[in-house]
Amino acid sequence: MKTEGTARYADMFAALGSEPRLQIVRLLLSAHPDGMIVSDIQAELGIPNSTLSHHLEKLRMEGLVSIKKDKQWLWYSTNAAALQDLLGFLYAECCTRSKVVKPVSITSAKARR
Amino acid sequence: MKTEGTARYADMFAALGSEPRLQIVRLLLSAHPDGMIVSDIQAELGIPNSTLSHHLEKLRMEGLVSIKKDKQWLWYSTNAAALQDLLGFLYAECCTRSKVVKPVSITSAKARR
DNA sequence: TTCATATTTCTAAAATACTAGAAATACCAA
DNA sequence: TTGGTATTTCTAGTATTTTAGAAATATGAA
Repeated sequence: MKTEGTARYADMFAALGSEPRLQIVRLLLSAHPDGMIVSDIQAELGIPNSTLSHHLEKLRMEGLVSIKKDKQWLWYSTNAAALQDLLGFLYAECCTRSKVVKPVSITSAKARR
Repeated sequence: MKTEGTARYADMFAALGSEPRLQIVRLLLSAHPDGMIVSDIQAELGIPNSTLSHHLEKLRMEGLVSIKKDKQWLWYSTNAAALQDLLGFLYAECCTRSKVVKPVSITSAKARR
């Protein structure tokens, strides 16, 4: 078992491990690839600006989102490479390295409840 | 976007979001489906028993692992249904509901670094 | 230049999580 | 029943996280 990297993946999971941050990521996935500006995220989720800013910083620190500046706005968007990395890790752990989860149960899943 | 369930998935991610717990899960995936007894996990990871017990309880609370008792031993094993649920959620978010990550990049990934 | 908007940073309080030694409990073997 | 092993629970200290009001900064518009 490749053990190096575990700490980094744990940190990425931790970044997704709070409801506000997971909501942010889901929202940004919906808005991909343009992303969203902070005030629109705030309007959507109703999180105070300072709190939201901290959550966005944490997601950025783990590489899950990235920023592009345009005029006075910051556009946050999900980082596809990081999500692919994390999803690939979890998939490999569950479906490849171990056979705990059947691949087809993931890829052919009906619309989620 | 289905928004109910976000809190639960966030909690599951949080459970994987500390290095010791992610190590535990990886170890138990290796040992699937038998699982491992606590003292063997402890021997493998070098975590004090009380600390390890708390981590295991957290994983159990989120449904990621389950217990089977045999004589004086507790066998912990990963809960396939929960992992399938979580992996399916992440896959659906990234590959189905959004098209941020290409499915083939996950399912056909070469051995991970 | 002045004003308004966007966002972060400062500050700090409250809550939660992590860690682990020591004690308690459970169970089996002899 | 005695002793040993397995595991949890008790207790508690420390660290981290979450939250958010207020102030600061940045930028563009008028």
